[in-house]
Amino acid sequence: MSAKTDKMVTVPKAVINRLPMYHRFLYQLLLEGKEKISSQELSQLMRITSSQLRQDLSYFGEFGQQGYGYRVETLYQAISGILGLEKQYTAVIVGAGNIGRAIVNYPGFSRRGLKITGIFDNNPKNIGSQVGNLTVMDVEHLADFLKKYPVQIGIVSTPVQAAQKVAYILMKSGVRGIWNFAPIMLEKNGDVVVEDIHLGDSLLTLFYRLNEKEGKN
Amino acid sequence: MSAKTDKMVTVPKAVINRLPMYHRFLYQLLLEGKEKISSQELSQLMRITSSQLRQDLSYFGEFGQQGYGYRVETLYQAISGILGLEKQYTAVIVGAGNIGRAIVNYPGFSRRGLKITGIFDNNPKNIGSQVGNLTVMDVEHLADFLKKYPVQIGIVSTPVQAAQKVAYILMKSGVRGIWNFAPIMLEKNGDVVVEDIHLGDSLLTLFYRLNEKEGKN
DNA sequence: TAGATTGTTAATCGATTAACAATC
DNA sequence: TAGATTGTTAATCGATTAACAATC
Repeated sequence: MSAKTDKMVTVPKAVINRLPMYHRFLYQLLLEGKEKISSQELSQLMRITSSQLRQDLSYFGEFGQQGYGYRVETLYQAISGILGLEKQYTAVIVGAGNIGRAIVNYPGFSRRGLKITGIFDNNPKNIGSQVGNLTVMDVEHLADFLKKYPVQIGIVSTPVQAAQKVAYILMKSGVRGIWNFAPIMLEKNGDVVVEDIHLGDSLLTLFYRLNEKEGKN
Repeated sequence: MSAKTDKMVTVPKAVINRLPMYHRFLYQLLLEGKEKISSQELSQLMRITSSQLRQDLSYFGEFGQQGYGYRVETLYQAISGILGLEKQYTAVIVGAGNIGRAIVNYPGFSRRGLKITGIFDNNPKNIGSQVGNLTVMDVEHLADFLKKYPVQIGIVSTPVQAAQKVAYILMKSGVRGIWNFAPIMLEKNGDVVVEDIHLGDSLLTLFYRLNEKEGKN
């Protein structure tokens, strides 16, 4: 039994952000057929400290065995459960450009339980075209579609100018989370969860780090 | 004159990661024609504290004026300079799937100084096809191409299985930074800078946060 | 059992915030 | 000048690491 869970300690953000990484490494180890691993060994693979690994896990329970380590399968299942990967998540994509298409076509997302039920765009050139096994719909029909077929997640992959308007429609239509690829800090209404991917920010960070390094040489 | 720069305080990672956000907001304000802004007002827009904003800027110099605030134009130029946006950055993309295409076609990246000189793939179906004004080349020719036309940045948008091998070729060919979209922790050789975009990790974080919220209701 | 390794507590380190003297 | 707001120091908060008793 977990000491932490009944004490209701809130899980630090930094820990939450590492959970997918744990999942990724454990999945890899599972594929490799590894049966057990110590915090020491796993942390070396992940380039973190074994203290951090054990501390992180302790927020969710006790998954190892003293003197032995962790069973890879068990820990993998535990992390999957913590992340909620046993569930299915329904989503629509707004913006049928390359990013939207990439998300539909990347098999990793559906494997993780993301089910995309519709893709929308406002460009007549895109509307009606095929993306995977979906047909791009006119964004004019987004609200109607969601009324008929509600989803949990809205994926915003429009140009920045359209993003906020689209986000409001999604929120009004009852999505509980938004996965946002537009370079904008979305205004929320209600208690929707917004998870941002800012590609441009990442690129600029890379630029900075390149120059930083240069300075040193 | 900056007190911090001559004392050579190293800039915290957390600060570096916020620089692109400052840049983004200031660019927006510039477009809106705003001339001056106080740390108070800007921090409210960005949903951070004004203390943090001033503290962050202080790592790089003094950009404001007591009793007045900051000139938007001046601060924008300063942040641009800190990020190294006056320079051009050359890059090749390996992996001509949707992510690779999105990067070539997104105008924001070239506006920020990213110049993509080549795109490569190993799939005969993609090789020879047009992406923007580039023709997809066979990844077999990657090393040769880079010998002739060196670049600073390698963008890895291949499937995970190919990513490490591609990264080694890039590093061997002298790239100084890698922008990695594959869900893998790349092994480095030499002192290359690796900046990761893990879409899958972001999605899993969204899942977790959706469930977390559910628990509370 | 003896050795290994967990889970957890306490210490350290880093990041954020509050407060205010300096100053425009 | 008087009011406003910066830049910076010090206090607080949160995250990481070290250390070790518990225990398999």
